[in-house]
Amino acid sequence: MVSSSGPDSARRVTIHDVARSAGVSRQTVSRALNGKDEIERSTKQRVLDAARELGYRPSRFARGLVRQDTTTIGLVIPDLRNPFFTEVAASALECARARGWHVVVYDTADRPAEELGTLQVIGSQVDGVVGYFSCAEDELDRYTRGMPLVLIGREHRMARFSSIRIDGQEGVREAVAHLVAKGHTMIGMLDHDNRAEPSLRREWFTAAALGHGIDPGRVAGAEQSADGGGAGLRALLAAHPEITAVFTFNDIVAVGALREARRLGRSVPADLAVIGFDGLQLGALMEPPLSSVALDTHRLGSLAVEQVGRLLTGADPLPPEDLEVRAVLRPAGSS
Amino acid sequence: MVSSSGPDSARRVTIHDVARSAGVSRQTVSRALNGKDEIERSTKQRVLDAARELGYRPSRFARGLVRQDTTTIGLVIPDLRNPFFTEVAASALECARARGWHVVVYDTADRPAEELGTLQVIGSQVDGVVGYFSCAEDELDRYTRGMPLVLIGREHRMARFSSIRIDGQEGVREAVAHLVAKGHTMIGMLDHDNRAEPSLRREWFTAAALGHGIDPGRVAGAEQSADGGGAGLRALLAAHPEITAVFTFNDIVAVGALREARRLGRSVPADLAVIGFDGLQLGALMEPPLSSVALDTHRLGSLAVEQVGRLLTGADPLPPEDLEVRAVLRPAGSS
DNA sequence: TTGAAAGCGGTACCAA
DNA sequence: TTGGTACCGCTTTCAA
Repeated sequence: MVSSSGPDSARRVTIHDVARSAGVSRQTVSRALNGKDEIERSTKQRVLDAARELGYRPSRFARGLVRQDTTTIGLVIPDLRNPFFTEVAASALECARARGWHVVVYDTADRPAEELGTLQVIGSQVDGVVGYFSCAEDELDRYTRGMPLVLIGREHRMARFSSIRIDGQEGVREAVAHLVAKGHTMIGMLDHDNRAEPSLRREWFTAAALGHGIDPGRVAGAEQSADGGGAGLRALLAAHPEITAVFTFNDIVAVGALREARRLGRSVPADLAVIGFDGLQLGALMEPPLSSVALDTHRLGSLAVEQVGRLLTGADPLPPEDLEVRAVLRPAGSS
Repeated sequence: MVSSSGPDSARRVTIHDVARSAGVSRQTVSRALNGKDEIERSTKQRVLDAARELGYRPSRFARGLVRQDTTTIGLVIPDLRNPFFTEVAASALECARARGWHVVVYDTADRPAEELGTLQVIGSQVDGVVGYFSCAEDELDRYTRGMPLVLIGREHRMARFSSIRIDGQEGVREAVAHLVAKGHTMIGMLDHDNRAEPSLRREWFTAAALGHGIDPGRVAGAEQSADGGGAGLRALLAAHPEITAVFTFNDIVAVGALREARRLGRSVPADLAVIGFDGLQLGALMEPPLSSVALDTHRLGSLAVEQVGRLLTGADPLPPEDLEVRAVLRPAGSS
C-alpha cells in the first residue's frame, strides 16, 4: 500500500523521491536502475522495489541531456494511407533503425497549411527532418531554423537544404514510346489537381508526347486517390473521347482509372491502355496488373535518411548526382 | 566568414556560445529565440544573426526538461507495409496530432525478436507505448518498467497493461452464415502460419462452421502477404479439392488468394467464394471487390491512443467494455 | 530592457 | 559499495 504523502498532487515522481523512499542517494538509485555493478544486491533490490512502488519513470529529457547520444529524425509525409508514402516511410524507418535512430512520423493530411505548423512543432523534437513539402523554401527556412532538412521529390535552391531528385524523364519517355509502339496516338494524362502549376510529370509527358508528334493537351486533373482517378478518367474521356491510352500522375490514380474503365465497359488494355507512375506493389495485385513508370521507393527513403544523417553528423554530404532516383518503365498487363 | 576558434572540435553550439558571440547574456538569447516581447529590436536582431551564423539549434532535451509539456507516444507495429497496420498507424497519428502529441513509429519487421529490443530502446524516448506485440507479458513488463502500454488485438492479464480487444466472433459467424446461405458447405480457411497456437480467428471460424454442421478442418497456413495467400490457396486446394469457399486470416492473404484463383482458372465467386478479414480499403479495388469481415481500423487506432493518453495523465481509463472493436461482415463481389 | 541565479531530472567523476 | 558535487543546456523567477 502506498501512502501518498500530502494532497495527491500529480507531481512527477523523480529520482529524488525514489532515493528518499529507499533511504539512499540519487546516484545509488541511478546505479540500480541502470544495472551498474558497483552496488550491493540488497540495496539494488530495495531501490527497485521503491521505484516500482512509486511508479517511477526516468525523465527522457534529463537523461538525454546528460548522455547526448540519441538521434531522432522527423519524417513528414502528406498521407500515410497513400501506399506510395507508406513505402517511402517504411524504407526510412528501416534505414533509421539500422542506425539506431528514432523516427517521428508526421502526416500533414494532404493539407499544405499543416506543413508549417508541423515544422514548428517538430523543431524542438527532432534533430533533422526528411519529407515532402509543398510550401515555399523561405517558409521552410524560417520554420526549421538551422535544422537539416532533406526534401524528397523536389528541387531546392537554398544551400542549407538538400533534396532527393526524382528523375522520371526517361521513364516517361519509355512509357510513351511503349504506347506508340502498341499503336496508340491519342494519349491522355491524368495529372495532379491541387496545385496551380503543372507537375513535373506532366512536363515529362508533354516532352515525350511531342517527341512522337502527339498532342500533349489531352489532360485532366485528378484527386490523389482511387476515387479521384475514376472521376478523373470520366472527365478526361468526356472531354476527349478519342483517347485510347492514358498515363497517370501516380499508381493510385491509375488504379482508380482501371476500375472506372471496367465500369464504363472499356476493357484494358484492348480499349484503353493505362500506365501509372510510382511502381507500387499494389499494381501487381490489379487485374490486369498495372504497367507503371516505377520508382525505387526503398532507395528513396534510404537516401533521404542517409543524407540527413550526414548533414547531422557533419560528414560529407552525398553529392547531388547520387541524390537521384530514376524511374523506369515496368510494363505489365494494363498496356 | 565564421572564424572557428581553436581546433575545429565538433562540439555542440550552445546558447552560451550565441550569448558570448552576440555580447549578451544567455537569457537574452532565450528571449530573442522564443519571440518574447521584453527585448529591444536591435538586440534581438543581433542575437538572431549570431545564432544563424553559428548554426545554433536549441537542445530539445534541455528544453523539454524545463518545460515538461510534450508528450510522445511510441507506436510499435510488425509491418508498416501491410495495409492493415498502415491504416491503424494513420489513425493513431491522426488522433495523436489532434492532441498535440508526437508519435515515434517502430516497425519490428515481423520479427518477434525485435520487439524487446525495440521496447528497450523506446523506453527512454517515449511516455507511453501502443502497439502489437507477440512476446510474453512478463517480458513486456520487464522491458517497459512502469510505462503505460496498450496492447492491440490481444488480451492482457497484468493490471498494468491495457488492451484493445478485437471481437470478430459475430462477424465471422455472419460470414459463414452468408456462405452457407449461398449454398456452400465445403468451406476452407487460410490461417496464420507463423505461430504455434491457432489464431483466435480460426477459433471463431471453427465455432461458426460447427454451428452449421460444417467440417472446420479444411485449413492451411499462409504467410502474411499476397504471395503467401496465393501459395496458401494452392496448398489448401491440393489438400481439399472439394472446397468451394474460403475464409482467410486477413485481407492481404485474401487478395493473394483471389489472384491465385484467377490464375488457376477458377472464377470468383462462381467457382470459389472468398471472404477476408480486416475490411481494408484495398479490398474495394479488387476485381471482384473483396468481401470481408471488416474492422473499424480508425476506431482501433484512436482507442489505443486515447487509452494510453488516459493512463499517462492519470485520468480514468476507459472501461474494458469500451475497449473493444467489433468486426462485421461487409459482403461484396467475391462471395 | 537586461542580467544573475536557481532549478528542471538525470549521470559521471570523484572522494569517502 | 556508497554519497557529494558538478555539470548537461535551457527557461523562469527576480533584481537591477
